[in-house]
Amino acid sequence: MPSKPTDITDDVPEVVVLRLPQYVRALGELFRQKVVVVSSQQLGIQLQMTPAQIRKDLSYFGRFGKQGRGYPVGYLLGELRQVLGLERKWNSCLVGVGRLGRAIINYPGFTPEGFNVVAAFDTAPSEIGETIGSLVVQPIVELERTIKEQDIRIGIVAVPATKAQEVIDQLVRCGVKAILNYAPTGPQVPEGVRVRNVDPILALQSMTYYLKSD
Amino acid sequence: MPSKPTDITDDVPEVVVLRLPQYVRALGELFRQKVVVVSSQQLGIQLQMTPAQIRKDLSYFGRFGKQGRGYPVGYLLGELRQVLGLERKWNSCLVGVGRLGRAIINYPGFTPEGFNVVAAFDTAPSEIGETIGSLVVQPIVELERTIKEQDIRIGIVAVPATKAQEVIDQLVRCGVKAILNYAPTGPQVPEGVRVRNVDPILALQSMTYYLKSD
DNA sequence: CCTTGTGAAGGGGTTCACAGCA
DNA sequence: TGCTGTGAACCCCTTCACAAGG
Repeated sequence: MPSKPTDITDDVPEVVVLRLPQYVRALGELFRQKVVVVSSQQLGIQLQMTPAQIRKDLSYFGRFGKQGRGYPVGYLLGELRQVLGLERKWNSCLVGVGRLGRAIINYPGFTPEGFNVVAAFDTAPSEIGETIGSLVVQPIVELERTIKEQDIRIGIVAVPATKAQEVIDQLVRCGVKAILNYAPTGPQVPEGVRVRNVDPILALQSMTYYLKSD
Repeated sequence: MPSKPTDITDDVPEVVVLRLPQYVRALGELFRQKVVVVSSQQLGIQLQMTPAQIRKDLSYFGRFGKQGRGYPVGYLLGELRQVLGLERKWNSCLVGVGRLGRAIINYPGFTPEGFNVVAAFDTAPSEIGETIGSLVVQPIVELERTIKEQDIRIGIVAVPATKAQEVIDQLVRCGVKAILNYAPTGPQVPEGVRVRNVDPILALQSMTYYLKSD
């Protein structure tokens, strides 16, 4: 028995998982620049982290380095992509096709990273049936069926704050365990469901605290 | 001498400052719902935090509560807005008027929160002089003068990853101490400059780690 | 000499638990 | 009784420092 069902997170601290994508991105850049080996020191400068932290983070997942040399860029990149599950494609659905939702559908940055928005939903009857990008806007009623049919694991929420909790509840009920939330709310979700909030207002408000003092 | 110049952060942990805007938002909602008093317990449920954490966080800034009752919503809201510097307006400038930059200019969510985008810049000569929303796109050369003239304290970066560091260096040189970065890079900035990255790709990539396991 | 991997030490934030007070 | 404010305990992440190895 390799692991209990409760073993959702292995034993890797969540902060470490949050940093992993940054390593992947930095290594990707180095790889494109044909850099073959990189030390934790060098990576640390690039990412503004301590070398010790990088080594400790990586050591949760294996021994990727060579003493005296550093880490083989290509190998480490591949391993980390594996760890993060980036070697496969992930289907997502968007809920809310207002101004923001449209921008998200037309954003060309997701696909090259392996994230495909394969369905769009809205509650407003006026929007249903409309074509945005290559997607036909579906009514929320179709959510469950589409999620099942298209193996959608990620929900992207771009509805007004007032509707966000409700929409997220529906996504969760359909089995979605990862939500990218663009609505200005901190939604409540059950254990085992991950939410990442994209919230420029909160980001700005936490900076003005420091701006005040000069 | 009340404080040394190094006293940028008082002594409030940065994580606490990051949570403050969430309290402000939650209290704003309660206020609109005419709720007069709220306990750390109730707030904790709403924000999915422990009551102890909320009380400790708030205690960094004053004694806002009443024993046996809780916190007066309106009063606490006002105090926290004061602490965060949200009682004034903040001018910002946008650099990069591509697809994303345009969406940001036309985003109606900043202004009601006191954040005004009052200038737009781009490096591409073809964009210069164009009008987007109510802004005329300026060449980067104008950055310093405009920042001074319009008392701009916040830079919003929406340029390609390859240009981001360069643009941020320029903003920093012009005295900007707060940067909202939409480019997919973790830029390097000197001490005393704050950056908040808006990066949906990193957000998604840190969730797939958990999705993998089911 | 250089850099990894890692136990151990250290530090900082969270939670506890209770005094204080309405 | 109910809830705040807070020192102290706790816990977890970060950093240190060094053995191991190229």
